[in-house]
Amino acid sequence: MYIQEIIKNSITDAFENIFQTKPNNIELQQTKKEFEGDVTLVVFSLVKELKMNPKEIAEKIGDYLVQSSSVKSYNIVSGFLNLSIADRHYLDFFNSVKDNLDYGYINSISNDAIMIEYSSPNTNKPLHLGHIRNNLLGHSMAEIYKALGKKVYKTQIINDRGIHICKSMIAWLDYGDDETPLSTNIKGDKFVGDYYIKFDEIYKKEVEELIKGGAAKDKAKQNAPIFLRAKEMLIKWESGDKEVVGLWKKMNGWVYEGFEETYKNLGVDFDNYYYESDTYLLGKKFISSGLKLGVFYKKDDGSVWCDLTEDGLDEKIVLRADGTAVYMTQDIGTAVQRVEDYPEINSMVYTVGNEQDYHFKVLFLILKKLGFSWSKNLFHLSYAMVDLPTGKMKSREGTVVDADDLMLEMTRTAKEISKNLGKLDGLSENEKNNIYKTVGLGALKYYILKVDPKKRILFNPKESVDFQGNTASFIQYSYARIQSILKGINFELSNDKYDRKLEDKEKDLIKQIDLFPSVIGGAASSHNPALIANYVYDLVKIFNSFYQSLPILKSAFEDKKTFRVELSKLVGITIKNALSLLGIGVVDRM
RNA sequence: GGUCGCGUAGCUCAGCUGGAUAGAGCAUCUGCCUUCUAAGCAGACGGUCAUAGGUUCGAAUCCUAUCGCGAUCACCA
Repeated sequence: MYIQEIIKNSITDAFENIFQTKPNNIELQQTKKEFEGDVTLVVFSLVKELKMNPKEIAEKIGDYLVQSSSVKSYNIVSGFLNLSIADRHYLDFFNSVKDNLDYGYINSISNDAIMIEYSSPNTNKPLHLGHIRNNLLGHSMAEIYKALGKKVYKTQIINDRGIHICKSMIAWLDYGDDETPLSTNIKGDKFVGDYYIKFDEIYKKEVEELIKGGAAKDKAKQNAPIFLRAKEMLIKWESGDKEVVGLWKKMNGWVYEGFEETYKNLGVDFDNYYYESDTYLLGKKFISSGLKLGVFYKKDDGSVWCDLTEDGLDEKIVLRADGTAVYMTQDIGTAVQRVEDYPEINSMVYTVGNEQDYHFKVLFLILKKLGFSWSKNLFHLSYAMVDLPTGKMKSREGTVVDADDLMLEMTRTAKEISKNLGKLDGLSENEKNNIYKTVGLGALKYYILKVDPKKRILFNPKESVDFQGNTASFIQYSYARIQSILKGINFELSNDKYDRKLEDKEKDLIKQIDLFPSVIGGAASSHNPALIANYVYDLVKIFNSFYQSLPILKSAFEDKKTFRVELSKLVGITIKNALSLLGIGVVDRM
């Protein structure tokens, strides 16, 4: 961006000098490979305002720019002004960032903060592949915002209350035999999830029996004894029954331990947690203020609604006739609560699946109508499902891809491939295992993050995830090669500023590195980490081509070669930083 | 049915606010390991950008309609 910025300024300057007006918009792009030049000005867009033909305009600007030091030469191809930039600009940029380990990041911290919500599971079953997509997206967005100098709070709202957890509790009471995750050596979330499945089994049996006994299907579903007991337990929970609450705490505690382990393996974390058991009553107070403001209205039965028909949406209930809160009520309350808890927050990102697109549209609109200033900075990071070749993931049909299993499987595959290649010989078991894990998980993360969140991912567990081509492994591999180059040099890199003639491949690399900060900005504003994934892949492709064709180490003492070593080092830094925005680690050997 | 999203090579995906002959990887073929990591490099093959209109100097990109896929239209969360 640095380089393009300079050119943009000189063009603006040229423009004002030649035509005595300010240009409306200067459209610059990278010059296509087939043409000579580095940066291209699209002249067409200027034709109208100047009332000259494109060639004439291009020539005038070109002639002017060549007189300055930034442009070496130019050529015109039908309305495209291709400019060759002076090497000095590339080298200035390179010299200014070559030793910056934080290259790409903005270090100054701004005052306003952003809260990013992701994960937000139910406590009745383990995390699965869908959660992985959610977690990776949310965590990556947090890293991207941090890189832009924002203060970030990562949070999640855990759905810890309701009938679902009561089901697990009932089943455990009936069949648990006082077993615990510890006594059975089963991970807490799986342990509790198994009882949820157990409940469903029993429930189905009871329903069938009732139907056999002549009951209607609906009735049977409502009246199965075990279901009635779960409902009863929920009522007890809500009234604060000591025993029930105690059991609830115990079982949720097991789940959280299990979740923590999964999060840790996945490499995501949170700054704080919100629990629905704390927040499900929030929001009611805004109902009355909303009524006063005329944002809401009350129906005869006492339920409160928000009429959004003028905004092209429906009417939406915000409070039940019996005065209890609905989902929307809670979300209003929770949003406000968060800003109260962290007053420096001025925007929030909700990482939630696209099945809730409508809900968030409504939520944001209501918050806006209620007059909260931060409501204009709310964003629903909506993502599509992860599908399997067999269709949707369904827990009942056992087609769910479990998060822990998947991560283990990826690590195992990385290990297998690595062993076959035999490059890690001589490392300790511990070191090797770390590499397998970084590579295996990297492959999974990259595979998921490289696709646009809006698009569905078809995940084929059999073919699993690639380790070739546009993959994390490919990128990590290049990083590892760079590290081995750096390890191999036995002299101090000089602090000299470079001033030399550049070859095309070197220029291509610098150009690509130059883009990194603007890519981060783009990824943040479009809430799409895939931009970074695809960027770093391009970088590595360019680097590999450079690496292969221009041997680096042969006579590294020559100035020319040292430059390439330093350039490689900077590529390494860029790769590392880009991958870390995706939550992917690098290794020095693989 | 209403609303929202998606549709690009056999497969998996890029393509930023409209710009030059639409790009990668996988798969299939052809070359490249006595020198720095072949998880790599160089090349070939492969396209009616779902379809039809429109906007303009110029459309995969913007608008409209149609088709296909998905999501959503609960006093569930």
